[in-house]
Amino acid sequence: MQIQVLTESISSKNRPYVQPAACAISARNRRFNGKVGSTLDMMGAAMSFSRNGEIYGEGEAADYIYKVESGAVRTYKLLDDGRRQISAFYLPGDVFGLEAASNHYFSAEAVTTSTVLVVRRSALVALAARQNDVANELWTLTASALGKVQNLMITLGRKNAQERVAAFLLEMSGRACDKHTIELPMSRQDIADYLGLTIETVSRTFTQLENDATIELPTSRRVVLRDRGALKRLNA
Amino acid sequence: MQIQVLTESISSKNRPYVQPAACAISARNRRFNGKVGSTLDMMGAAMSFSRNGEIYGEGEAADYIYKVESGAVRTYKLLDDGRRQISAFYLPGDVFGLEAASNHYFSAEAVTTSTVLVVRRSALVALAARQNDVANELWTLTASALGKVQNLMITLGRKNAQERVAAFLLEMSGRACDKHTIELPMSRQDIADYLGLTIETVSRTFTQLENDATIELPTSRRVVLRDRGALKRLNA
DNA sequence: CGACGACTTGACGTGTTTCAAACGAGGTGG
DNA sequence: CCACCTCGTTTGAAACACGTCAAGTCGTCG
Repeated sequence: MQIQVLTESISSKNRPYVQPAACAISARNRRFNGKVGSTLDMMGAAMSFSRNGEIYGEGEAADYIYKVESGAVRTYKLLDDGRRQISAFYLPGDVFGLEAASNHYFSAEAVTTSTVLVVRRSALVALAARQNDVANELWTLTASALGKVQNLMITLGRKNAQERVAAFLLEMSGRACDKHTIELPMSRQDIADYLGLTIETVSRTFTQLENDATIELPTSRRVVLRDRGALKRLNA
Repeated sequence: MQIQVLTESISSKNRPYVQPAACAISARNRRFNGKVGSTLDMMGAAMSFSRNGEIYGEGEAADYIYKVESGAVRTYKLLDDGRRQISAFYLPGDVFGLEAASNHYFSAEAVTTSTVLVVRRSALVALAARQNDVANELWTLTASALGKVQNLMITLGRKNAQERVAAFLLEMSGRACDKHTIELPMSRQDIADYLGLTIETVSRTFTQLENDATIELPTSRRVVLRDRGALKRLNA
C-alpha cells in the first residue's frame, strides 16, 4: 500500500459528493456495531482519500484491512486492454480488503472523497489467534463478502440490462438511509463497469425505467423509487 | 435473456463418467494435504450421490461442510423462470458448502456419480474454537472460494464467448491430471450455465477453437489443448 | 459567457440468443 | 447383427439486445 495524500490530480471542480446527514449519523453509530467492527475502530488509523485516489493496487501486498468511515470505495480489476470490472462498492461501515491471499487481487479507489480506517492485518490475525470470537467474525465477514460476490455473479451471468439495473437500485436502496430516495455516489461509468454493461446502456435503462414510471430522476445522481414492486419483479 | 428449462432427466442410461485412474490416485493423496483437509477426513462420513443427485438445496440449513472424494459437484442457483447460474464445479479434493450463512444460498448436485465427505459444521466450528490453526484454515478456504468467484465474476462481466470458453478450458486444465488432455465431467449445458452463455454458443465456440487449431475434440467430452498460448491470449 | 465533464439520445453494426433441424454415439430389442 | 430409439451435441438461419460511434444536452465552474 502507498500512503498517498494527493492523488486527485486534475479537476477538483466537481462539487464533492456530500454524504446525506442522516446517513452520516448512522455511519457513526455503526462504528460500534459488531465485534470486529469495534475492534477495527480501536486498532485502526484513519486515512483520507480524495476522489479517484488509489487506496491499494492490484498485486500489492495485502498488509492491511480497511473499513469505510465516510464516502464510498470501489474495488476493481482491469483486463489488459482496459476493460474494467468493478467487484463491489463499499459504503460507510463496510469492511474490505480481507481476502486472505497475501496479495490483492483487485485495486481499490475512493469513489468520492472518503475517510477509511486502516488496520494492520497481522495485528488482527494475532488478536484472532487469542480471541476466538474475533477469528469467527473475520470468517463471517469474508463469508458475507463471498455472498455479495455470488449475488453479483448471478446478475452478471443470467440477467438482462433492465434486471441488472433493477438489482443495482434495490441493492443501493437497501443500504441507503432513505430507502425511497437514493443518492448515488458513483458515475454511470462506475455503474456500467459494475453491472457488465456500457455507460450508454445504463443510461438508456435509467430513462426507460423513468418512462415506465418505475423510478424518477430528479438529477442524474438522485433516484426516487416510485414502484419498488416493479423493480422486485425485474429482480427475478 | 434466456429462459431455459432443465431437460436432463434423472434417468440413468448414459454411461457414468469414469474418473481417470491417474486422477483418482492424486485425489486419494490429496486426502491428507492441508490441515483442515485431513481434519475433515478424520471427522467426515462418506456419502455417495448418483448423477444429478441433490446434495443440498437452496435455502436448506447449512449444517454440513463437504469435500469431494471422487466425481464432480456443481453448485448453482435458479432464477424463478428457470434460468440457472452455476457458481462453481468441485473436483476431488475440493471443499464446498462453507459459506458461513446459516442457510445455503445455492443448491449442490452431483455432476457425475460422486462420493463426498460430509462433516458437521458445528463440530468443525467447535474444533476451530480450540485450535487456532483450524480456524485459520477455515478462513483461508473461504477466502480462496471468494477468489474463485471473483475470477468468474470478471469472466461473466467483461469477456466475450471465446474468452469465456478459453478461461474455462485453462481453469479445467489447471485441475486436470493430464494438463494437455482434459476429460470434462460436465455437459455443454453445465458449461453454458457456468459461463453465462447458451449451449449453442458454447458448442459453436468449441468448434471454432477446433477450426483455429487451438484445441482438438476427439469426443465431445475430451478436449486436447493444442495451442495453450492462444488460449492464454484469449484469457485477457 | 465559454469550456469542460458527465450524461443522454440517436443511428447503426454485431455478437449472442432463439428457434429449428440434423447429427452421432450408445443402448435396446427384434 | 442390424434397425431403431434416445439424448447430448452440432449446425443453420433469422431475430434481437446490447455495443459502438457520434452528436447533442445539461449543469458546473472559471
